[in-house]
Amino acid sequence: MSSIQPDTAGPPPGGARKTGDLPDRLIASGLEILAEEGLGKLTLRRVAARAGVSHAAPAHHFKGLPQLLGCICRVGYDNLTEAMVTRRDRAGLAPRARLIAICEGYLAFARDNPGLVQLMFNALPEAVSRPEMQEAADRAYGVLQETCAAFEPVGDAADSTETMVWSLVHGFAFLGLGYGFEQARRVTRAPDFEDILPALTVRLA
Amino acid sequence: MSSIQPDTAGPPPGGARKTGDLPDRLIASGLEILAEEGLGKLTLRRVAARAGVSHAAPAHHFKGLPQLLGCICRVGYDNLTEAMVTRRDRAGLAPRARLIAICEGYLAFARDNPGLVQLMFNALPEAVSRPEMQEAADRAYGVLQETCAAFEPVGDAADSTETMVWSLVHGFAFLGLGYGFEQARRVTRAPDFEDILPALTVRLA
DNA sequence: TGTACATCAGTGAACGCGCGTTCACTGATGTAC
DNA sequence: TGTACATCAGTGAACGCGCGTTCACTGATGTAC
Repeated sequence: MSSIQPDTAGPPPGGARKTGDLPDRLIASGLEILAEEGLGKLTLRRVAARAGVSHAAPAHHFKGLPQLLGCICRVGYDNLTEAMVTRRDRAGLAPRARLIAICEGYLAFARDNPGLVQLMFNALPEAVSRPEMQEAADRAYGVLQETCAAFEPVGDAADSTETMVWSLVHGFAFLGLGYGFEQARRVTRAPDFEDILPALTVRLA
Repeated sequence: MSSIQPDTAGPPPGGARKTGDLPDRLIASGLEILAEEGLGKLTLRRVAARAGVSHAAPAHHFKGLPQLLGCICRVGYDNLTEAMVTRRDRAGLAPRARLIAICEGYLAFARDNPGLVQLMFNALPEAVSRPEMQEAADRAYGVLQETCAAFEPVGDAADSTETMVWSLVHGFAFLGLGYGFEQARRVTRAPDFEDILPALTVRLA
């Protein structure tokens, strides 16, 4: 949260920050809006206002709203990758422990960033500029692929393990975020991933 | 599609249709917009225009946009229930065959109604009037619960089978709808549910 | 060291858009007598 | 059978809202000479 170097110190004394940091501040403002107000409030004008600039200022840095959203998603995918990799690297060498670790990383990320996940996964494709986020999304999916590579396919398709794991984990996260049949579920406690872990019947290749 | 009684014949000759059918026509128009143009184009004004009335007319039948959306969702849940029940009843008596049948029903419904599913499951809760759809959602989830009741829990929680099945199927449908890591997946063919079926390792109770 | 100029990230006003909602109205339908 | 009235589902105009975008501008910064 806090460091010895305060974040609010302004530009570094000696360093002439040529380009300014408004793009980063706009992205940070967008992430804050997603966290505090939700996807429905994520507009160019509100992002600019939260960053403390006029609503015309972002046009000097982003081609339009879709490109800004794309950059926000890029940060989201990078954070998702980090959440998975951090846990995986702590999990030791056993393939199954590593697989469960990235699942938990994804679930933690979804739990902690519901608005951002909604933008990344549910927003209309035309509303988000895809090129900005593609590499970051590749890296995140790459973590899943690598971790699943130690297992043999559960079906005919080469990517069936990934598909199964991703389906299970995303669907579970989706339940945890309160979508779907929320009203109809008579849950006495939050669903627990341990309860559906037996579904991960993947075998080592 | 067509029947001997044409749909366009207007009110039945002898029957004084007291209440009129505009509410139903508005709901039908909303479903058409979802199917043809997507969730982003589902507005009160467009629904009214497609139904052939002024945009002030719906106010005589719906409290506001959220209530209309709630009624559209109710129809969606009813259709989802029908898709699952039809296949389940054709599947015979074996519990596992019945379970797979409702999964296939859900997947077919999601594939055929992507815009509607997005409204039902992904739209912001405050944008949809929940009371209108709750009973229909209860019925749909009830089908899942009944069908899972033949199996023993896969984890500690009593609802763990439902949670596992629903997570897997919804996550898989989500992939099929082209969300998530679509750009990063190097799929040579559409994902096939058969490939992840081995994950359904539920045992009879 | 000083001057003229170019660059560029901001401002603030204005634009048009589609949105949900409101409101006085109208004309058809049903009903009481 | 005829008349007066109430009901109600529509119309069309108007409202205010927030949105993304555009545009002339300004003031600071960097650079060439």
